[in-house]
Amino acid sequence: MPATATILHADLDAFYASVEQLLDPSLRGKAIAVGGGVVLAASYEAKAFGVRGGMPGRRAKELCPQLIFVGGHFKEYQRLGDAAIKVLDDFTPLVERISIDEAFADVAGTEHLFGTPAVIAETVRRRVRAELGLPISVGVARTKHLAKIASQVAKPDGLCVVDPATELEFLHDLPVELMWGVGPATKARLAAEGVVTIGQLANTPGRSLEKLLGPAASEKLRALAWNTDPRAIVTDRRARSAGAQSALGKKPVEERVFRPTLRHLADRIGSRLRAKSLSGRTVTVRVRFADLSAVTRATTLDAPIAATTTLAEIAEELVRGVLADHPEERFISLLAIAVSHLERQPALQLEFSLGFDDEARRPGTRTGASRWLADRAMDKVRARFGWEAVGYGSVVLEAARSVPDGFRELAEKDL
DNA sequence: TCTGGGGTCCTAGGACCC
DNA sequence: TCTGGGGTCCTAGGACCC
Repeated sequence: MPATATILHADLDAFYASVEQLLDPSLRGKAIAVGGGVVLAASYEAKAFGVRGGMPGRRAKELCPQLIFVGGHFKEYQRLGDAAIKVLDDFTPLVERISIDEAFADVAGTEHLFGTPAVIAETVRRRVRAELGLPISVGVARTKHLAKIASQVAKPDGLCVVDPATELEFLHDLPVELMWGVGPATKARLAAEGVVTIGQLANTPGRSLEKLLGPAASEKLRALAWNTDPRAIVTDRRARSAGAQSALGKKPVEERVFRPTLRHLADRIGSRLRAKSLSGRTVTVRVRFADLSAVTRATTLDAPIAATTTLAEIAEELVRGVLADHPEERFISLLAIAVSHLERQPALQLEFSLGFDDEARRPGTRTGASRWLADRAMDKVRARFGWEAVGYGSVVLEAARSVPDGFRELAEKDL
């Protein structure tokens, strides 16, 4: 076993909320939540009252009456998140960014330049605090998984270095839900068998674990529990799918509702794909009903697509199929589209040879080729004048923005 | 008082092929 | 015609993460 801990996991603390407190000093030390209808992020002061991300704003206010809601400065989140990751880049090229506020780095072999991993971690924390004004926690360990757990343990605003010589003692006392991949369902299933700590999980016979969680999950968790998971840093991770969704509250099952919504979603996805010269073969649609039960339907095409209109038509067909199978449902609470099986292709050849051309060649409809040209024209106008400058008719107005576009964009992975 | 939006991966079963 | 086995792709659903 290599006896050095060289993996860092750096994680900005309560990121969006910390940025808001940085921008407006009067918010420092106070319970704040970014968002409104839904809490996108909460400050530590708010978390102390049980306020959590994803929680309805009203519920948060109940838990914490003095809670202050602030609108998001999304451009600032992007800028400061990028700047924090950049600090890691100063120590090693082996940086794997997980999200806007989180990254792994492997500093093996840099000790003669910058000091031990623990020293580097402390330097990163000091620099992020001094140069950006933000708190960041760092975990240092022999593997990615353990470094990630260590940063969780270090929070808030701390450093946790796990000595390889005693890593299992450290790990085995912790609760299972600190492990990657253990959420509420798995935690409950394990608890039913009396497995609460990572150590207990590590010592559960493989066969009974497999019965409980299936072969893949149990093998993964065992590797994590014994810290034998060898995953390396991946510096360029590309998205395997692109999607968009829209929560609708409670809308009647009617064409005038789902048609424009799907068109809007298809437009968002299509323009993202085209911007990266990507197209996808599989279109998946998700319909959530009033009771929050959801149904998905997918189709895989012979040729990849990226045109907004084509994507919208396929999505509509799928949604109609879902609705036909569920005639008892009268309200929709969410619609989603995702495109997967992404392929990078010379964009000009896209969709010229698609079967959809034939279907589209009805009077008054455009062919795949002209659709592609129309989309390109719209993409160009938007590049110059912004997203709102041109769009599919009423769709732009129709979109009941439950979440600001800025937030949506932050959540998008690089394609 | 029933919660956003963008993702990843796994599983089970069926179709199809060799 | 029947039996057996393996691999791949696809769909639907679920769990999880940030």
